[in-house]
Amino acid sequence: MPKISDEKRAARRAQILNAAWTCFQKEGLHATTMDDIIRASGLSAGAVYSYFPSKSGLILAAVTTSLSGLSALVAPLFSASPTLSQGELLRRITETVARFSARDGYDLRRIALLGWGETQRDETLRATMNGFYRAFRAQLAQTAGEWRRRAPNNLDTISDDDVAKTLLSLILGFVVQSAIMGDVEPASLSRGLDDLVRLRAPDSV
Amino acid sequence: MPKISDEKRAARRAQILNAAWTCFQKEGLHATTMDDIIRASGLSAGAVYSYFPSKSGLILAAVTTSLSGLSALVAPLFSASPTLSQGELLRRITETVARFSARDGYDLRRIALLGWGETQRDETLRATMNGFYRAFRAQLAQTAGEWRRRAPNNLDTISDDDVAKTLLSLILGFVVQSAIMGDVEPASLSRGLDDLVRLRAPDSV
Amino acid sequence: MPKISDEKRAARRAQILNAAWTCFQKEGLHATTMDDIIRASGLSAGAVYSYFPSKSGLILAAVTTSLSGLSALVAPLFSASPTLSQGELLRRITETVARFSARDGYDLRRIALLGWGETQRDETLRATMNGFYRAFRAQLAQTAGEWRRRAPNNLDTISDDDVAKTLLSLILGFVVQSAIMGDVEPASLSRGLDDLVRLRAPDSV
Amino acid sequence: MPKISDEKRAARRAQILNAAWTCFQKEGLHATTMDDIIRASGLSAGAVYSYFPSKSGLILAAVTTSLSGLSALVAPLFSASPTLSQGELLRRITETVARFSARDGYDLRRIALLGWGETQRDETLRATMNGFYRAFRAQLAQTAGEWRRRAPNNLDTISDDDVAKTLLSLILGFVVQSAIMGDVEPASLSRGLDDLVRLRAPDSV
DNA sequence: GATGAATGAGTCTTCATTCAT
DNA sequence: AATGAATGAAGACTCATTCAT
Repeated sequence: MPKISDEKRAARRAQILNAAWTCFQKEGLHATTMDDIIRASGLSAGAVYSYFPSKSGLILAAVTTSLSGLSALVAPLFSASPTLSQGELLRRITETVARFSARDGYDLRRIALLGWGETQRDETLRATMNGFYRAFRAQLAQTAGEWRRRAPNNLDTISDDDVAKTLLSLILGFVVQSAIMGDVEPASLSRGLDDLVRLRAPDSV
Repeated sequence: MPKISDEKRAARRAQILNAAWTCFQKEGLHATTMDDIIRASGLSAGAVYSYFPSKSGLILAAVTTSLSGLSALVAPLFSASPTLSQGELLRRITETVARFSARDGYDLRRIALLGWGETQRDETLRATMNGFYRAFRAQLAQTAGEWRRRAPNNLDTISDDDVAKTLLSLILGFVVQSAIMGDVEPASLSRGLDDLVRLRAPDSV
Repeated sequence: MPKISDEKRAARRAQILNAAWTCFQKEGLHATTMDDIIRASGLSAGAVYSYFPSKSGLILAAVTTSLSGLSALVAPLFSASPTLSQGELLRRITETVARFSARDGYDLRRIALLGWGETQRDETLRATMNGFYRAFRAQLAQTAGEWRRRAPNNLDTISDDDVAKTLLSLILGFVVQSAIMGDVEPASLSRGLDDLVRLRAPDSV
Repeated sequence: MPKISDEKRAARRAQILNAAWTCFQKEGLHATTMDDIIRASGLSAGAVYSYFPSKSGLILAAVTTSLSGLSALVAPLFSASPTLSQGELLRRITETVARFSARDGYDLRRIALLGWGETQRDETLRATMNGFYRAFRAQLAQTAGEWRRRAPNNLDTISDDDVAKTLLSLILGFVVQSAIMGDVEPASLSRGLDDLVRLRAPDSV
């Protein structure tokens, strides 16, 4: 077989990644054997190993791909004009996560939990995830800055970073909670945040 | 041979669990071998297996123990009188998690991430965790109810459940964020929540 | 199973080594699979690996054992009194090698050739062999010294080291030649050496 | 496609053989993969396989080529006129081996050790080597005959074959010793042989 | 009760060789 | 003629668990 075209290569890669994703989800990262993935991909062991260097390389690729996919879906929310409100942004992001998780049987939340666990062992994976979340948090902080600047009152004491960390916590916590307990819908959090505001500032009305 | 006393049995159990915890933390759940635990515990293979039925039983016990320990530490915060404020409660809980994680080299957050991943494979573990978080959330909901009832205005439209889910998200998200990114301190979240309140209700002052 | 006795341990070790030796001989070092050895030893994979750390550890042990065995057999020749003559020593050593090779189907010469090849890849093995041959050559040099001192004429210009190197070459060359060509018997070399002496010093009679 | 010329074919063959030799030397026979050789040769897998039928064919060719090369270099020593003396011949041959080994990073001695080990598995290789050494020994025997005939005294009891076997042992032993121990130079052996003669025939002076 | 040697199915990965293009 | 992607049968080694002593 002569040199394969780039599209074909990419398609094969996707095919393997796809198989891996499905297996990881169904069985967990470690319980999935390379043989599972190989069989699911419909290729041979050698072929799979010619596209990915090792099982952990495959894990890394699977997680990275998920993260990128999510990233692409979420990006528009940050560039919306006018800037979304706090509750709106939170709701839209969690909705995106939930929707991304529902399609095709892929569950981003499961992948996330699996990946976080793996993160404790795999240096590269941890670095990758760290980078992703950091970039995501930076976008949240930037949005927080816009909220702050557009606020009528003087809100100079507000820390965009703290706001970003809080929002990210809400999102990550949503992932955990919905993956393990399964009874949290996206709107719960924005409603809850609203409620907290009202409880917190009772004399405001 | 004579039966050993109950205290001795309990001590042995703790000794093994301790060894397991240390190993799990250092190596991850799957990368830790029974042999690692056996050696770390200073007992024999047979002895360890007479206290725990299997590796997953050991994982379950280790996670359960961690959770119970944390639970005991957090409980007083819910029965404090007068009831803690939202920010105060959040700060105190995340502080407890962080402090619990810092001692002895045990890191509750790592165990949590590891356990969440395992949860996807181990039915029993998932049920256990689910139960724990459900109970925890119930306490949060109850506290939310108190906040609501003590509020001067009529806040009947507030859902205690939504508030609880939101608070739990914040806490779980704190665990993830600090385990993976490592740059989030407990106070960040309560400050961030404060900031969000101010951003959200600008005309309230 | 409680702690096994030292003799039993040694016996098991020997049993495995024995199996390995037989396989290595029949198939070569690399063509022998661990499974071959495991089956031949009558033990399980785990058992074999509890006695030897790896295949190359097994190779090293097999070679070392052969070398030690030969060493023990040859030692008396060096402490013989009176000191053996050149031809006698050479003949007795090569005879020992040949005899050692004939018993039980073990062939020291094959093991030697196999080991030498492996030596090019395995640092530890090379060091071990190097050490063994160096010690052996030292004994040859010492014997050469005795020959020199007992000689009636002044032979101060003789280098014990060169003599030792030459004798070792003859012995190693015997191993190669008899392993590959198979038609060299021990006596050939001492006769040939004799002949060379006569050819070399024709005017000596 | 047009047939390529014979010279081109020969050049390609040499190119592959060259690559193989380099790899074998660096890594050993078994540790070298066909892929190593393919990459080193700069050709494609298919191309390499169109010149050599298999890996063992390549090994055989590599060894044969080395042997032939050495043979060509040594041949003149046998046809020298007048016939070289024993010590001279030995020194010149070992020097040739050493020199052949030093050039370009090729080490004939390593190849020899590697090949001898392989000989135990590969029938064809053993036969080839056997033939080569037999031819070489025949030349040594012929030279021994000349020494014998030219000797002033009656040396009819001398066996040319034994002399040849002894000389071949010295040469092969030199290869082993210098490959594994690395501290034997060509002159050592002829000096050592001289010394042995003097020790052996002390009353000859 | 306790021990720790033994089990053996299962894991990841490699690599000589082929053959469709 | 040439390419190089694909094959898939091994290979070395691990490890949760058991059970004879």
